[in-house]
Amino acid sequence: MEWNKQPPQQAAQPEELNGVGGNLNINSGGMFVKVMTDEQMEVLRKQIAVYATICEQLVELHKSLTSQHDLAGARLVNLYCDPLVTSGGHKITGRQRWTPTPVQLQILERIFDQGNGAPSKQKIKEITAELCQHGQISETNVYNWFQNRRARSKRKQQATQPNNAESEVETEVESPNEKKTKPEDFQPSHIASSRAEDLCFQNPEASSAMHSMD
Amino acid sequence: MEWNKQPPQQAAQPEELNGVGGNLNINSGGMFVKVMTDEQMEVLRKQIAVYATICEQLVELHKSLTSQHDLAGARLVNLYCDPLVTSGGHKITGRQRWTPTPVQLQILERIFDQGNGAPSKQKIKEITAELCQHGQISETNVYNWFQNRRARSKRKQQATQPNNAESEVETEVESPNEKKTKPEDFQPSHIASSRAEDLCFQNPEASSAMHSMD
DNA sequence: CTTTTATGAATGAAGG
DNA sequence: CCTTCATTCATAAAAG
Repeated sequence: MEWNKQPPQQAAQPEELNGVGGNLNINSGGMFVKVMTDEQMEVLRKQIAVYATICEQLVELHKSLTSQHDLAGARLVNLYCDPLVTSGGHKITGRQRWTPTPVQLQILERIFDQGNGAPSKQKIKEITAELCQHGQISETNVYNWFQNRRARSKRKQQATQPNNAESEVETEVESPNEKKTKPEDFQPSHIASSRAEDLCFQNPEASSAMHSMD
Repeated sequence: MEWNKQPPQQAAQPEELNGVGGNLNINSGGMFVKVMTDEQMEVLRKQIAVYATICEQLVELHKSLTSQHDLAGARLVNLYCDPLVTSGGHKITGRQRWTPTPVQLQILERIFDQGNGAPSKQKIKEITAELCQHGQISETNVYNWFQNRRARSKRKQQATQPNNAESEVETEVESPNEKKTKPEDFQPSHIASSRAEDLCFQNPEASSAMHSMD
């Protein structure tokens, strides 16, 4: 997950930076590097996910239409396991997530237990400011933490008292929620069907494409 | 809604930065951002290109195999959207809320980016109609999606803009605020068709994918 | 190292 | 529109 260890001596050449859309940035060492925001990263991931899905479905389609063993299908599907892996085995999108330090956690728990169940934005700012002294943290982290904490707490409570009061439907995990949108059964996925027809490319050499990936 | 004025994404804890931390940089606003070198960018581009190629070729393969028949019996399994494969629990109930398929998402994103920020009722109907060819969907879904998308976008903007460029960074090239550089630049179309041939993937991590095959 | 669990984050939908 | 909630997804941490 450290695809980006950055050797100080191999600074990228400025003129090469104009190719793909990354933001140009200068770090403390004065080197030029590309910067990708999380939003961009996210869109990129989705983009790739689209490809991955199309590949998967095409493979499935292919499988369903031919009895003979699939050539590169399995590989294609598995490839998505980590499409953003570089040659060094480093993930480009190592989505790192905040992990509260014990101290931060303690403080958060304390605040949560204080009964102030409604963390206003102002409150969150204060909390963040305090926690920031004990490690990297953002307001979003705090917000999410309380959000999750509350939900989890609620859930536990429900799990503890399932048979207590009401006498209503406890067989399932709440399924007859028709108030959503439309009677929605299962996800039909003939996704690649019509789109696939629009595409027009050349020879089926998927396997070669795969092999070139070594 | 000021709670979301935060770094683009949560940065790793200081102690984590040494071990597995990504290549984090601090820009003028004190935000943590991911940094990409040219080499990494190149690898990424190649990977996407390979994906594009694979898709193309699979489509072609599919076409050549189904030129006689129609798409009858093309009941694909949408792996990506299958929520029943989560590690934690095992729900037998169908999904309760709509989840856009990658293809749907792509279309939605495109429409969103086209600037038509105001999805009229009529427009929504059209969009719904189109997306319906790619999976279950309702107008409410589309409406909600745009609603959420807009809000989310706005929040991110606010979270990004507030970075004040005061200290350091004396060069002109810097424009962290203008993060509108869209990964759409990675858009498959041309990349794949022209360069895909000479792409050579040095991805040893394929081994991890192979494991699941053997 | 592989599998499981705990939990931070993303997101569709509802409410105001 | 903005905020909140519920559910799901992904991954760091723990267990085996």
